[in-house]
Amino acid sequence: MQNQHIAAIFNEVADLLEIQGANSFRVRAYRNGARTLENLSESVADLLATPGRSIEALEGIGKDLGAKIAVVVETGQLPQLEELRQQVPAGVMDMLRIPGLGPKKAATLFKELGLISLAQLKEACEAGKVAELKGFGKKTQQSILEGIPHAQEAGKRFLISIATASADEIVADLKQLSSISQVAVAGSCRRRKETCGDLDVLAISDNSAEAMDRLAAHPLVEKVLARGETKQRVRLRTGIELDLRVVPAASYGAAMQYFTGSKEHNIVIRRRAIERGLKVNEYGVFRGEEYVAGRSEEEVYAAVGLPFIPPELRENRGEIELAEAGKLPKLIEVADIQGDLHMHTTASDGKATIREMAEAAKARGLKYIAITDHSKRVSMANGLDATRLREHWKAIRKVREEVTGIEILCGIECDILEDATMDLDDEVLSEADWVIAVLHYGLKQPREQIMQRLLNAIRNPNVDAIGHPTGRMLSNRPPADIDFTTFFKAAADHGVLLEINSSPERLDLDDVQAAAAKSYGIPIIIDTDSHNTSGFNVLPYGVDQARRAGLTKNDVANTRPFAEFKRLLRKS
DNA sequence: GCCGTTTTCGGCCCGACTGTTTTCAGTCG
Repeated sequence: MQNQHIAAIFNEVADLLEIQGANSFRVRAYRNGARTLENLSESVADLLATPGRSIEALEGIGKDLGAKIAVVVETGQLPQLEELRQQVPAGVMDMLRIPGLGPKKAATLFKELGLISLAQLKEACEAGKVAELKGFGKKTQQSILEGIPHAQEAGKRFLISIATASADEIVADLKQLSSISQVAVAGSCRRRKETCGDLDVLAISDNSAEAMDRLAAHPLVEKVLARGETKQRVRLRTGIELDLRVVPAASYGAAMQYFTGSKEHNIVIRRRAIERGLKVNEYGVFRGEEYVAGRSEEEVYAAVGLPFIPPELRENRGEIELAEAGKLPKLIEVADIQGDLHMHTTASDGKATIREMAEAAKARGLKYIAITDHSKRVSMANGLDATRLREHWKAIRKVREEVTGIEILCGIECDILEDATMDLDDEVLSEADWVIAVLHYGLKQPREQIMQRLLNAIRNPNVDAIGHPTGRMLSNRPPADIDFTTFFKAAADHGVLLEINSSPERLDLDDVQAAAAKSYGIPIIIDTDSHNTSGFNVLPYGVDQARRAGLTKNDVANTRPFAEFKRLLRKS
């Protein structure tokens, strides 16, 4: 995607400038510009090409960055970046991933010792050369040495499902201490980001040492990295790092607000505080020396003239303006979901039968489901051809008669093949109650081919929805190259629903894309893509992603009662 | 490098922790 490409260039320029010791606000300006582009739903190239519209109207984009964007759109690269790369070797950038080693120290290592790779850095440490540098010492040298292997792993983010599991377990353990009156996770995990770099846990306690001892002794904890009066940092065995901060009750809300972030959101909150003659920090809201608020987040927001803002929205992507205008959306909740339109059974690669899936869904309070096994192209998953599919539907109809209290749709997850045709003929697709079309193969095709496939599927009157639209897998597979403007327009025109797939590996559409889809008036469906009866457990991750997109109950089709949902189907 | 009902200069969020120093710089969140 063009926008992401330019954003990546700006971020790299920021990193390089930082190592060169450039003005930190200049560095931040590049990062802000990158963020604006990342969050932009339309193509910046389109914006540039539209007469009467100025790119400098975008937040954080001025004359200079605007001109640079234009250069990248036109030529695909930025000369400034090429120059900077000449000046700072890639290996020096790698050093930034060593914990405790930032741009200043990396620059010193490069300039004083001429080190340009992690391997050379390791040798220099082992030879004791690093400890002799001014500002360095034996301890720093040792911590760098220990951090080098970690640097290959670092920068790696953890799936929200992994992060949540660790955080929940540790929070539950700390709760057992009677000296802790309140403890909860903050940070990106609380904002429900799809991945977390680390974990932040806050506790109210009058005995911080006891809390820290308890954490240090937890079986999930591998190593204590740092420990002070109020803060302890540990590394868990999964590799994720966790900060425990112990705060007094009067500061709990302020600390929760502060450490939940995002950084960008908090900068705006702080600015608002200054405008009101206040100061906000993690201890509270202050007027001069006087404590004004801080026991709860509600108090903190009220002090800067805002209502409580749900953590999922705190990204400075417009939520503060909405809050100010009293227009914050009432975000969708897990309990709003009434149907699940994407799941598998033993007919393809699922582990449970139709009946088991139906019973499990019913037990969770779902009112309707669609059984959507794979089509034949996915041979690895035992995908169905027309004959087997018709047999399968027969079996589904039988279960439909036997299991009451839940509607069961005869569906199919049909592959959109590399040549842009559907994996099953229209004849059989037209017999389905529900068709969810997906890309599984050929995700690396050029944009034109990807778009041809998606558009053909959308124009096929038998297709009700597009599932996991980009095909990305968070840990290892990049998304297909989609022109979202064209994609959303077509889906809106043809009444095709778009999925947020709740699988923590997918979470596809993502938050920004789902918010854009909403702006086109496209109903979203949130599905689990369950492959067994416990697969329904992932639903909250999909709902979280929808919340981050600012979606309400009304924006999500499968919150509706079955009769109403059915009217959205193209064959209805 | 951006931004502006103090508008073209002078700000730009704020504090804990560590290691190196002996009053502070760098890093991190």
